[in-house]
This record gives sequence, structure tokens and C-alpha cells, in this order.
Amino acid sequence: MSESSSMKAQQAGEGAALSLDAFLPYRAARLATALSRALAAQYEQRYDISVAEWRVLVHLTQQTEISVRDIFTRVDMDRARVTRAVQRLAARGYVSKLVNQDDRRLVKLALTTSGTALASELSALAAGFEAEIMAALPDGSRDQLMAQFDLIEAAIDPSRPGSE
Amino acid sequence: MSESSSMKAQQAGEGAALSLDAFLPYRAARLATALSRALAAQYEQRYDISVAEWRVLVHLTQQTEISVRDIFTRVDMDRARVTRAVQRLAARGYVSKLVNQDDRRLVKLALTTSGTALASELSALAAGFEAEIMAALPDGSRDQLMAQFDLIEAAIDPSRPGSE
DNA sequence: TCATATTCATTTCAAATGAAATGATTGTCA
DNA sequence: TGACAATCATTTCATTTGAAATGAATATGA
Repeated sequence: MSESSSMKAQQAGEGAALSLDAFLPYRAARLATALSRALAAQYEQRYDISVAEWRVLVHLTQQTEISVRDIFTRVDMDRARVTRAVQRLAARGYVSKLVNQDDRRLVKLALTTSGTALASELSALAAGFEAEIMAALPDGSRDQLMAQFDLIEAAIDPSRPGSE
Repeated sequence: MSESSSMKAQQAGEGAALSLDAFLPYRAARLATALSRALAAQYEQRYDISVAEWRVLVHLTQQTEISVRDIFTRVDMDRARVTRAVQRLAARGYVSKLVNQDDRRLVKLALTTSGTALASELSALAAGFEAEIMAALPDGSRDQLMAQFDLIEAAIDPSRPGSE
């Protein structure tokens, strides 16, 4: 397997011609944009929802009565990006914003009725999309991938061991 | 608005609360940004190189005498983004731009001597970064991941089976 | 208590982004 | 040939982006 190539020491020599196609950070980025694009194509025009809005909606199906901060710490988005997504969702009646009376700096976010309905549709769409893709992989790939992703993220930032 | 009668189990939640933490597109996006950020932290200030510039540089170590088009079709970046990265690299003397005489619409890109040296340093840095991460995974994970990524990309866009 | 620091959500502002327009060149085919 | 389409790199322009600033509320501690 390992053919120790022609030792054609070029000018700088030790550079070893890193292959982008086998370089994890690059491949992860390419995979992510491909997945994001393909999925977004299924809901962006149909529901007029951005990726950021999608994430906020789906996150709110998991825990309600949470703050902007709760979302952007768990969801890997900028504070400003979450704020803007929430604003658009609230303006369209999908999300309610109330001041948390225990701590009035915080905002209590929740799905409205129509927001819940929309999130359900989007979730179903997303689950179907993912299932279609996973069907092309061997059984167990999904769990394997998640486990590998967890390990990689832990290796990058040891202070963030996956959940919570 | 007489919609109150039968709500077809829609709100009752067949939506099944899609878990973001186990949803492939989201996890891929999170992984990609984490990797990109961590790697960029190692070269961005030190060499004053952006991610787009990094990609162009490394790509030019693999094939030289290529055009802007060659890069953005293979490297998953916008044409404009490649153009701008190349401009910046050329302005700093890392990349040379010549008109291709066979087809004068095309530009012939190549690394200069200092560009080659820089690319070598960056490649070494990147390889070390990746090796450090892969050390946290079981043996063979790397090939496994690449194979899985290939399959997923193929499942998303069958017209792009990987190479070319 | 008061002063100061901290935390939260939002806004501001400069830079990055990408879709479409542009100008230059080459390909096609009647 | 010549008209028209297609392709390439670049630029334009409106939108998106995120870091830092802001304003409001709470925590800390002297």
C-alpha cells in the first residue's frame, strides 16, 4: 500500500505534497457544504427558511423555554446569527419571545403552534433526507460516524467532550 | 377559518423530535467548522493566510500550471473566491499568473519559489495537525472515514463520483 | 448601600460571500 | 466566412457574516 514515492526532493523537500482529497479538514468541509446545500434545497424555497432558522426551529423542538444563549452555545452558531434567525422566525409567528422573569436579561423562546407544525414538517423532511443517504452506506455506518465525529471533536477541543 | 375540526396527527408530533446531535448534516457542519477553526488558528496569524488561500496554495502543490477554473471545480469554492485568493497570493509573490497561450481566456497559475516554501511549511503544519487528531482514533479510522465520505458524497450527487 | 464587574441580547460596522453582470476569448455551424 | 453561443476570469452589488460595541439587567464585594 505504501509506496514511498519517488524521493524527488523538490526545492523545499520535506513538504510531502499533502493530498487535499485525503485531508480530513478539507474533506469534512466539503462534505458539510454538500450536505447542507442538498438539504437546504429541499426546504429553502419551499418554506423560505434559512439554515440558521432551520437549526433554531429544530433545536426548539428538543427543549423549549430556552434562551438565545442556550441555543448558540449548543448549536455552534454565532450569537448574532441566532438573534437574527430568531427575529425572522418571531416576525413570521413561528417563535414566541418572552422576557424571563427570573432573569430579565434572558429571553424565553418557544415554538408557537404554527412553529411546531412547521418544525414537524421540516423534521420529517430532514429525517427522510438523511435516511436516503444512509441507505447508501453499510449498516451501522451512522453510529460509527457519530462515534468518530465525537472522538475528533474531543481531540480538537478536550474541554468539549461531546454532550453538554 | 374552519380548520379546527380534524388535525391530522400533525401537531400530535409524528415529527419524532429529530435529534440535532445525531443528525448527519448538522454534525458534519459542526465538525467541519471545528476542524477549520482549529487548523486556521495555527496558520492564520502566523502566516497571514486565509482558508481560501490555504486551499489554493496546497492545491498548487499537487498540480501546477492550472487555471482558476481547475481549482474551483475541484476544490469546492466559488469562482470569485478563488479569484480573490489568487489575487492576494499573487500580490504577495507566492503565486505567478500568466496567460495561457493556447487559450488566452485561461490563466496559468504556479507557485513561485517563496510560494513553494510557504506551501511546504503549511503542508507540514497541516499534516501534523491531522496526525495529532487521528492519533485519538482507532487504527484505520482515517481510511474508513474517507470511504464513508466518498459514499455520502456519491449518494448526494451521483454525477460527482469523487474524482475528475 | 454603592461601585464595579459580569452576563445577556441586540446592534453596528467592516469584511467576506456569492449570484449575476461584464469583457475578453474561443467554439460552433449555417 | 460571420453571426451567435459558450467559456473563462474578473468585477459589481446586495446580502451575510461575525467581532466588537452597546444597552440593559444581574452578580459581586467592599
